[in-house]
Amino acid sequence: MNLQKLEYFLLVAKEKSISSAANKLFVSQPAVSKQMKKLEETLGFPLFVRMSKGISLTDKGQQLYNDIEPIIYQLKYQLKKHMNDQVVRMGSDPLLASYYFADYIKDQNLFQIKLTQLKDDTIDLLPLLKSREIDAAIIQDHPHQKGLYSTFLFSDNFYAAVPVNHQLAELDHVSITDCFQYTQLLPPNTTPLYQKIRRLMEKDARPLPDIMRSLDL
Amino acid sequence: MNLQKLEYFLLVAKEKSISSAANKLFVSQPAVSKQMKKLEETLGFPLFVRMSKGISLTDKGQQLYNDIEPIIYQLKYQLKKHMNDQVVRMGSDPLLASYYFADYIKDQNLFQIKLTQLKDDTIDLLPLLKSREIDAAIIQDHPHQKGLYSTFLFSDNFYAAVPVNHQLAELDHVSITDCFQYTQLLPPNTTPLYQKIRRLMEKDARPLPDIMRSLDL
DNA sequence: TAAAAATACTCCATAGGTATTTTAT
DNA sequence: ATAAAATACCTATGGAGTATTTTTA
Repeated sequence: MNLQKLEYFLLVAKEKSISSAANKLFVSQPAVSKQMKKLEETLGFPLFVRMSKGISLTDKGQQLYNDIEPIIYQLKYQLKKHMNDQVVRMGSDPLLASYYFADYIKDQNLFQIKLTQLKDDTIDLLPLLKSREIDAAIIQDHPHQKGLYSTFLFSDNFYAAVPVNHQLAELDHVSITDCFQYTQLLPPNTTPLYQKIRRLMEKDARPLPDIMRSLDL
Repeated sequence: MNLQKLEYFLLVAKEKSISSAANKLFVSQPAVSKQMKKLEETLGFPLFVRMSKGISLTDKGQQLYNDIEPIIYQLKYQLKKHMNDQVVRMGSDPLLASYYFADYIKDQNLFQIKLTQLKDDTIDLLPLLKSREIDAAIIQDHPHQKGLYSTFLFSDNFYAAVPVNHQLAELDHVSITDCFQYTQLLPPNTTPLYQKIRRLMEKDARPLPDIMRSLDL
C-alpha cells in the first residue's frame, strides 16, 4: 500500500471526478485513473461507479473514505509539523509572486516557504540562487542554467484588448508585431517588459520565430 | 512522502537496528539503510545516531516515532479491515504448511489467507492453481510453470545425523549418494520423498549435477 | 577488530506522460 | 454528440539486489 494512492483516492472522492482531481494534483488524468484502478485491485472491491459526468463512490468506497480520511489528515499534519523548521527561501518577480505564489505555492504543506527576495527581472534571481542566498525561485524565460535544476511550470498567454470594430479584432491571432504598426505606449524603460518589447520592435523587419509569434513572452 | 519509508522507520526504531529491521522486512540491509537516509533528507533532520551496535533514536526521531506510530497503526488497521473479505486460498504440503505457513504467512495482515488444500507432493498443487481452485501455493522444486507466476522463497538444507565415530562423520559435506553405500530405510513408496530418493539411487552410477549434490531436495 | 551501516553499481518495477479509444448519457 | 474515463505505448525515476568499503565502540 502506498500513501500516494490513498491521497489520490481522497481527492478523487472529494472532487467526484478523476480529471479534476488530476488537475488539482498537477498530474495527468490517466495517471490518476491508473492509480485508482490499482487501488481497487489491491483492495479487492470497486471504489467508484463511473458515469458520463465524473464518478460517484460505491458504498464500500464511501466507507473507506470515511475511515481513512481523518487518519491521512492526521498523518499529514504530523509530518508537516516535524518538517516545519525546514524553511525554503524563495525568490520571484512581483507579478508571479502575486498570483502564482499566492495561489499555488503556499498551499503545499510539507515545509515552510518564505518569499525572501523580489526582483523586477527574474534574471536577477539567478546569482542569488548560485550564491545560496535563496533556495528556489520562479524564473521567467531563462531555463537550464548550469549548476541549477529547473523544471517547466507554465507558459502564459497575453491577450490583445481592442475595440470590436478595430482592424485587429478581425484576426484570429494577434502577434505582438502586428501591434507595432500602431502607436505604442510603453511602461517606463526600467522594466524588463519594456526591454523585451524594444527588442521585438527592433527585429520587426524580419519575421519572428514561431515561439515569439505565439506571444509567449 | 511514502508509507513504506515510514513503516521501515517504525521497525528500525523498534529494533534499534537497521540490519535486523531489514531481516524482519525480508529485504536487504542497504535497502533499509538507503530509505532511512532519504527519510532523513526529506524531513531535514537526523533520525538516528549510528553506533557500532545498531542505532539509537535522536530526540527528534523519538518524537516523530511517538507522533506517527499510532497513526500508522490505525491506518494499517483500517486498510486491513477493508481488505478483509479478500480471501486468498492457498495450498501447501504438510511439512511446509507446518513451519513456513505458521511462522511467516499468517503474520501478514493485509488480507485473509486460508490454507484450503494440502497435498503430499506439491506438484499436485499445480493443476489446482491452473484450474483456479486455489490462488497461491508453496511449491517445491518446480518453478516457472507457464501461466503461473512464481518467486524464489528459500532453499532448505538437509543434515545427515550419524554416530560420531561413523565414517561419514569425517566428511565436511555428505552428499546423498554418499549414503547409498549403506542400507537405506525408506518411507513407504507413496511419498514424494521416496520417489526422489529412488530416482537419485538409480542415477547413482553417474555423477549427479552439483545442485543435487548440495542436497537441496 | 568485529559488527553494523554506508556506498557503488546494476537491474527492474512502477509511475508518469502523450495519444488514442471506449463508454455512458 | 460530447465529456470523462480507460487503454496502449513509451520513458524515466526510484527501490532493491550484490559486492564492497567505511565507521565506531
